[in-house]
Amino acid sequence: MLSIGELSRKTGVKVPTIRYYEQTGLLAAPERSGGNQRRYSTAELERLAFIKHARDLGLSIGDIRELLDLSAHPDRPCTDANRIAANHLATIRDKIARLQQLEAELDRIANGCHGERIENCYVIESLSNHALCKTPH
Amino acid sequence: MLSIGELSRKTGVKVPTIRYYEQTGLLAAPERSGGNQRRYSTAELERLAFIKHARDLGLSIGDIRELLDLSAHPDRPCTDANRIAANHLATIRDKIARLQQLEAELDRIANGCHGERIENCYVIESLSNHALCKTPH
DNA sequence: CCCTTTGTCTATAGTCCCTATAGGTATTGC
DNA sequence: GCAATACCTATAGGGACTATAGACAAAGGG
Repeated sequence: MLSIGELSRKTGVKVPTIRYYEQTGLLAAPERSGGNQRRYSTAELERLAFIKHARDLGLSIGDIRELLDLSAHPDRPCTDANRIAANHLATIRDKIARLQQLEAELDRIANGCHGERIENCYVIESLSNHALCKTPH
Repeated sequence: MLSIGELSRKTGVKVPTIRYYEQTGLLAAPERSGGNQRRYSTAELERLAFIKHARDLGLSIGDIRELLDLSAHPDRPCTDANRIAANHLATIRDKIARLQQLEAELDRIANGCHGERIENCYVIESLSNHALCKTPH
């Protein structure tokens, strides 16, 4: 059995975050030691590792909850799991596309300033006047 | 003079957000009508448009506060404004890079499932077992 | 002038996903 | 046996809003 600190070290999830997951029902309340401290089994370690991995991939807690529920039913079709993954992939691609637009515009703005003083600073000017922008955002 | 709703329509910033900005000191408290409603001048419209543009470009409220302070001092050097823009550009590039890593991994995961049931679903398997991953994240 | 609709007011709570703090108790290692 | 470390609960904070409730104001038509 692992203490919460050991579980934290093994998974890379911070101690308060583990307690927070328990509080919100993402993790079940674990066994307790004589002195009322949490004690975790290997199954719980695996569940948390799953959560951490999914969080690292950017999945929302809601999605993760759904995936965990699914994984408890090995005989169900895996269309839902695939849908969640595909949706998230689409979200990420969308985010990348939007960030790339921002990148282009910001590059132009950040490298377009050859002024010396705020008076004629292209950064300030560009923010003041949207019409100076070359790309949509 | 504009009402808060007109200001909202002209800038694309939602009414509660405008009130929130006022509350946090990003916008000064405007004049009031006889019936205690907010009335905005053109200067205030421009300030909010600046904020909106900067927010759309992903700048934090803190950065925007700094930029607004700077723009009130036309005679100062614009090194700080350039620094803020360059830092933000770097942050965005970093975000893009990390999202692209996630994209690669998620693409692999989301399109790697040829199972029918959760039992042998590659999505679930991949999340359970980090060792299956090909790229870091 | 009245009525209705739409807009605005304040104050407060909720969102997401944690993170930090305070004040106290357990466990561990020497 | 004791100090250092880890753990406990409960609560508040953070960033940037968003939503809600209950009440007052403004604008347009008859």
